[in-house]
Amino acid sequence: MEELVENPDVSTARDIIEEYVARKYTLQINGLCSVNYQGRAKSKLDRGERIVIVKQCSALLVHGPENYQPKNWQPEVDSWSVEVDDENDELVLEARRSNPEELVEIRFEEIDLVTVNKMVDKSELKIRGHEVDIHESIEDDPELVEEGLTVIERERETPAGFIDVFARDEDDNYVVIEVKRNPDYNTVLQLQRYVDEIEDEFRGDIRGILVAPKMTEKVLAYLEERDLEFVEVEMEDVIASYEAIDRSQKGLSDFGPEYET
Amino acid sequence: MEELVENPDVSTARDIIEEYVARKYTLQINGLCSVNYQGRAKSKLDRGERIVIVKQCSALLVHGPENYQPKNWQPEVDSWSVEVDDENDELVLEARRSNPEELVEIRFEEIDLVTVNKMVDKSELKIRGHEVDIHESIEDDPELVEEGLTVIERERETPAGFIDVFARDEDDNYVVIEVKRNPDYNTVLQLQRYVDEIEDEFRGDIRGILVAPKMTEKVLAYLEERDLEFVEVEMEDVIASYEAIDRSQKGLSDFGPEYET
DNA sequence: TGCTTGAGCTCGCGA
DNA sequence: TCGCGAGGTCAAGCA
Repeated sequence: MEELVENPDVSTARDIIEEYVARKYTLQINGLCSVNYQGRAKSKLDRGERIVIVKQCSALLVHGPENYQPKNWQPEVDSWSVEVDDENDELVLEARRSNPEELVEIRFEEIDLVTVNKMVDKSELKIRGHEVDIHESIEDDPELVEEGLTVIERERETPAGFIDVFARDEDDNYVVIEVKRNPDYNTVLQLQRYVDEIEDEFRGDIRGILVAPKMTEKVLAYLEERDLEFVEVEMEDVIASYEAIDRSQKGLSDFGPEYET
Repeated sequence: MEELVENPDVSTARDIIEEYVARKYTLQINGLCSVNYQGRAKSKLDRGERIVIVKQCSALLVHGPENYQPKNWQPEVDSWSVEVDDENDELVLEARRSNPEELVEIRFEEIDLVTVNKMVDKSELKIRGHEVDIHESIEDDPELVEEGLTVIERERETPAGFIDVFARDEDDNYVVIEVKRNPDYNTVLQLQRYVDEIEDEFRGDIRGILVAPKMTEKVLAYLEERDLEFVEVEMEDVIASYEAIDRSQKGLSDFGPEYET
């Protein structure tokens, strides 16, 4: 840890922050501050105790004691300004960016703690359960959707867009499959458009199946009104299928059994 | 600040975290850790230096040195577990929640800093520039959209949903106004449905206007294909209008001139 | 509690 | 650089 200073006065804090901000260090500043933001919108946050974090990629976070999300932030800061407002004995930290043109101004009245840290984290987050993982699981194991299903093509292009999975069922009917983690009315309309396109192309009735890990009553009704079908996939099955692929491909999964709970 | 301990051993850290977690304190833990998540999806994050924050509402954040967003998180934690894994000399922090059923497990190999803090922040974020602010600005000053416009009704109910603003233009034509901060194709279809409804109701041609602070070429073309119109509003005008309302209502705006930059 | 919708959405991918 | 879609979206409002 490069620096750890408790209760610095504003000019000491200024020197530390000035030295390390915009230089690939992680700063944490605990203190009493107010925050103004102007850009795509405009916000004002009166004084309160907050945790301010400046990350090594120049992301800025202002967290209050409550809530998951920060009170104010700046995902990418282009230019910093660290000044002491002598009149009010305040430390003023400004984070600007262009595109969009935005400014976050933080005024510290008191600072409890400043830490500066060169953090090393080379690990990448490995995550499974995205929509594309469902696609691949279906391609690898079509019975996740239905017995006797054969995948013809993935990402098949039509004038209405790309069909997630194009398949045939055991009676040789064409099947259009749309995969969504969070299906809504729009998903239904999208699937409808794909089915219409394929019916035009093949001149016959085509089945349309929405595959998702969850579904609401209303969207289901909307779907069935259009003679489209719903198949629920368990996310666990998708992940299990995916891990099987991983193991067969690499010999060892990133999500091996040691991770089971 | 209740506690500030540098480089504690795992059992010291365990005692501190155990004492304050789930008790409306804000904890910050800097250290070398790995994180597993399982729930709606499944993720694995190998060892790296991270900042872990537990907020007073029991939100959990795991931040790496890069990126605006946390590597792992839990917006609301129902139950905590703080254990020492003697075999590996690791501190294991588990955060569970139900609905959805999810678990974040953090394993600390080294801990650089633990702070515990009872943070006080009674200030609410005052923010302007939401979609509803655009509605209200138009109601207060219809000329933001068009000269001679008169607002008839806000949030007018139709079978297709609520119309943001229903108005008449200077030639006494009815005008349906749909407001969106980030308009897309869907917005156009929505506006189309409203216009269709109103045309049924009033048996005549009705103008439909999409009001937004920005627009893309494709959505604009899609809009004009349907004989619908687009009016760009400057977010600054909306905010200025809103501040005028504030001042007239309260005598003093939360976003007064002292905040202008 | 579930459902719907907006967000200073953010982020990544592709053109 | 812009546009488009997904997100462990989150969070607020309403039924």
